[in-house]
Amino acid sequence: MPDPETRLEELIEKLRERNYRITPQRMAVLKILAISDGHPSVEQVHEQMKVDFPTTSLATVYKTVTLLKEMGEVLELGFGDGGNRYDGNKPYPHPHLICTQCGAIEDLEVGAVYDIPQRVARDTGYRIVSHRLDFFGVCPDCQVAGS
Amino acid sequence: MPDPETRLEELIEKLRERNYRITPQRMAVLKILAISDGHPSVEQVHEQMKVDFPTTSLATVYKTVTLLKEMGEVLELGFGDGGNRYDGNKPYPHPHLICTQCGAIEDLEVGAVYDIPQRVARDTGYRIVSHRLDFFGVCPDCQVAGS
DNA sequence: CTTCATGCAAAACATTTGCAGCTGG
DNA sequence: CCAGCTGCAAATGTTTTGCATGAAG
Repeated sequence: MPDPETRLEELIEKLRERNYRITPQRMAVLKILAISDGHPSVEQVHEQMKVDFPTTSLATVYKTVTLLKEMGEVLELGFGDGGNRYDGNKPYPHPHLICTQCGAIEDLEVGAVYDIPQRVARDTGYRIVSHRLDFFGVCPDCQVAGS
Repeated sequence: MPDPETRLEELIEKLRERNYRITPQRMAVLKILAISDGHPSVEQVHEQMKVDFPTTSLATVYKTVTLLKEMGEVLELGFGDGGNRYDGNKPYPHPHLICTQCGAIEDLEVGAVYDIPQRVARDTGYRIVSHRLDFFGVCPDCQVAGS
């Protein structure tokens, strides 16, 4: 994860460049996305925001997240079960490891998967523009707790 | 894709084993799932069913698909955009290639990806139980048409 | 016959949208 | 100032659920 401070500055700058207003609510959403490494949901961002801005509406969070998504500054992770998750630190496709027991979502750092998209492009003739590489399983902690 | 006839028989047998009733509506859903290689949505299954059973409700299709999913006989593919797709022929996780232009979803047959889950398990300590390997891009046909 | 499945309508969700009023720059 | 943002509420689209009727075995 990059330095949260730096990432926050970066996001603010991107908004400014495109002449979007820096409102307190937007600042709060950006900050939470820049600080989090746990791939928060809109609901979770909203919850955290309420500490400082109790009147914030869920719609505003959705609007800001959608804006960032369109700007390519946030990665949306949908898992059919409703409640998408967001990554504001690494807004490009990358592999994830999801624990089906405790729900943790972590980035997967395994060399073997990095060149897969290129291989697929070469072998299929597709121009690959994005991908989703997600692995579901039981993390070491939950394996111990479970057995 | 396996022989549709065979797969249909197989699905019927699985239902019978578990003492689920073989109704005309269920037969129709099974048949469509066994015949299709295009990863149909519930909506599409419903549309196709209406040819033979015009009074079928969407709820019934959902119930049958959910049942098959619980039995592990159908693979659900959710893409955040709503409208999940289903594969009744290869109900186990496998990689897909999705054309973002024409919407086609095809199975990906590339050796390089098959051993990935095992590698991930070895390198992370997770017990991997499932995965999602999806590649989004523009298929050769659409590349020609587009440029 | 008895139990389970169907079909309808209503509910349950996450997400989007319309709009009046507020506010950042 | 005033374009664009917020917050509320209503709308949307997909999937689920409750329940009375109907049909499989």
